[in-house]
Amino acid sequence: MPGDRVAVSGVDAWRPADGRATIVDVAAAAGVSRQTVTRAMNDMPGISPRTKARVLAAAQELQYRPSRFGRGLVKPSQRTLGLLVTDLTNPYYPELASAVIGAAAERGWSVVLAEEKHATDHRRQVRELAGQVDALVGYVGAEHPGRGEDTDERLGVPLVQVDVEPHQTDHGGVVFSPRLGVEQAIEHLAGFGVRRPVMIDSAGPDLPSRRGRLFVDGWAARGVDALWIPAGDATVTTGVSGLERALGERPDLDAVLAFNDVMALGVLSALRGHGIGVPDQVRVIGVDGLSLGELANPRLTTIAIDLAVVARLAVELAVGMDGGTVPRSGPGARRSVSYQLHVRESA
Amino acid sequence: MPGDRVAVSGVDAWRPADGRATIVDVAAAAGVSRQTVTRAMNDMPGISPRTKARVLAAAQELQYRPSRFGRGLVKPSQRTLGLLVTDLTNPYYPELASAVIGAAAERGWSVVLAEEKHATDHRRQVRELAGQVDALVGYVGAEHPGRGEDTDERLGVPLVQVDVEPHQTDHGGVVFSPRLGVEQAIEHLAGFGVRRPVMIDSAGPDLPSRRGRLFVDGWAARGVDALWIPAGDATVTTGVSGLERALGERPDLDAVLAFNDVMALGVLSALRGHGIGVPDQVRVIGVDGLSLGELANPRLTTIAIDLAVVARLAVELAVGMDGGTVPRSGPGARRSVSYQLHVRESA
DNA sequence: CTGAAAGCGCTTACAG
DNA sequence: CTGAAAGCGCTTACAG
Repeated sequence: MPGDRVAVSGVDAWRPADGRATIVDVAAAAGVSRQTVTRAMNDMPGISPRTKARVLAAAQELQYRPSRFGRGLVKPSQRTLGLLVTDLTNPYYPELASAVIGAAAERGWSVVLAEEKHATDHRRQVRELAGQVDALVGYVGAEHPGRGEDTDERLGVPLVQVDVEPHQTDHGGVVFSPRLGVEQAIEHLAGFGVRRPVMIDSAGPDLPSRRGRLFVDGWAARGVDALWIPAGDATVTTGVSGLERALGERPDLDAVLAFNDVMALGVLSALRGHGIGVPDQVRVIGVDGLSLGELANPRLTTIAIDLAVVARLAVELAVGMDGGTVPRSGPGARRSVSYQLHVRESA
Repeated sequence: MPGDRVAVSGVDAWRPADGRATIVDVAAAAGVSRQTVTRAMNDMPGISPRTKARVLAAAQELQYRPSRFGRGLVKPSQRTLGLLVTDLTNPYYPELASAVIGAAAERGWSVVLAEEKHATDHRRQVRELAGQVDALVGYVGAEHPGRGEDTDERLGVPLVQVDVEPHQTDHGGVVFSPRLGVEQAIEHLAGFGVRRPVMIDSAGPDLPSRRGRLFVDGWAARGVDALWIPAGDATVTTGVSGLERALGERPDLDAVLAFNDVMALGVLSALRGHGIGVPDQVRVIGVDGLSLGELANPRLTTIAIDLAVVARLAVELAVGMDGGTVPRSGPGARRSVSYQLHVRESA
């Protein structure tokens, strides 16, 4: 009986020298046809227990694993989303990733996560990822001058950019709208009588961020001159150095808006180093609404964006584009989410 | 000319009513054979510019995307790793995930990331993930009594458990060895004259963790009675409540080992609330070595495990099992990594 | 430069 | 209960 031959002659006689065992190898080893192997492997009816056991034994002996490509070709396949983030070490991205994975799971999609920092060639990374998934979501080309070059059409899959520039309509995206949140923050600070506010921005010397410009302009509209400090990339370290510079230029500052929560943590730490009380002497606000801010002392007040909403919209767009119910570019391919002030302790 | 027909009659005439356009649809639309479409899509030589342009136009018109299954069946395919984590909101997991994604990228593997918290049925989630990838790494069944039920054989793909119990040899895994690190921590604390140490453990009332037992036993060997507090799941909140309980039972405590860094942050915060100085009055140590601890004030001393090493070993095992060069169970399928004390400021 | 043929590994009807 | 046939969407030789 063929089943016995397997046990006696062992694995190597059956496994092809190169590559894995296929359904045909298992069928041969068990002395049955291919579809009998399918029945055994997939717990389908119409197979005798004896045969099933024999097939399963042969499969195990050969370390047989059905090819997901062969199967995918013929069965309605699991869809998968590619999520591209810059750096999981920045706490913003895990929160986004968790939200996206959750939103995708709700629709039965799984998520391939790629980190830009691990790629030597970002553009190639994006193309490779695109080849493995049904739609792409995240920060695609975010750090690059050519952002926008990787269009949907070039990639071959729908592309949903997170935090996309409002004017970019050549692919899908979720637009982040800071206007409301920044206005709320100014209002909040003004209510405390703040007159010497500072923006510690993540930017080069001549390029304020959108939120930075809104903050400065908002104060100007109230007749208050806000100091704008470009501090470089948004890390705890630049938060510290930014605050030092701010203190140098405006020793009597009474409020700080940091570009994001991570930078705000640096600001908090630097203020503590100077023995300056928060929020009594200086009020500090971050941006993003990360759960990290809850751990700070004092707990960080922040202009928050709801990443669960962002994720839901992004996944919804991607799934819709994949299904053809959402256009893959133009205004119809965009959604907008507003920031909102979350008052905690630091302001 | 067929190319014109596409432009004139538009998309819908060509796209099959159900499902996406295939290579055959594009070939028909462009009036060429299938392999000419392949040549155009993949930038292969042996095609005239005119033809290529015509094919590309048709492909775009039909929103044609090559099926990754069809392609995967016939080309040496991109391998992918499934990484299963419990909850990305716990900062331990993003650090692990980032390391695993990096290690996988070095070998040309991509990573599907699944979060256990999003699954209604964990076992099913694991099976589905297994069907999409070439190997599985991470916390598989970690939170479940039946941990170990999901074997390599049942799943059909190699399984590498991270932080596997040392006695589990029925599948691959990376073993975490706390002995050295805990011993170093005790030595370090003893050097400061600590005599009233406390372990705030993540555990039920009768089940100390391995590190918890090592800590208590290590002190006992020095004739010092360490207080053991079971505080429940390891969060900032339980860190706080655990410290409160410890203070109740031993008001003069002079050192705390928390189950992990996240809990230690809670301990730090609670001590600050009581106006107790760290490290002057009480020395605090966490476990894991997360970068988060650098942000704490004072910076957190911690018994660290090198997640880059863990990730490299886990991926190495998974890749080796996939390639057949590493056994899929038994002692040969395991690697061990030791914790080591990282002295920062809190102790 | 272009196309007819074969085959990748699997599953789904359809016969027996 | 079991197997012979057809086909999923693609690419790789091989002819012309």
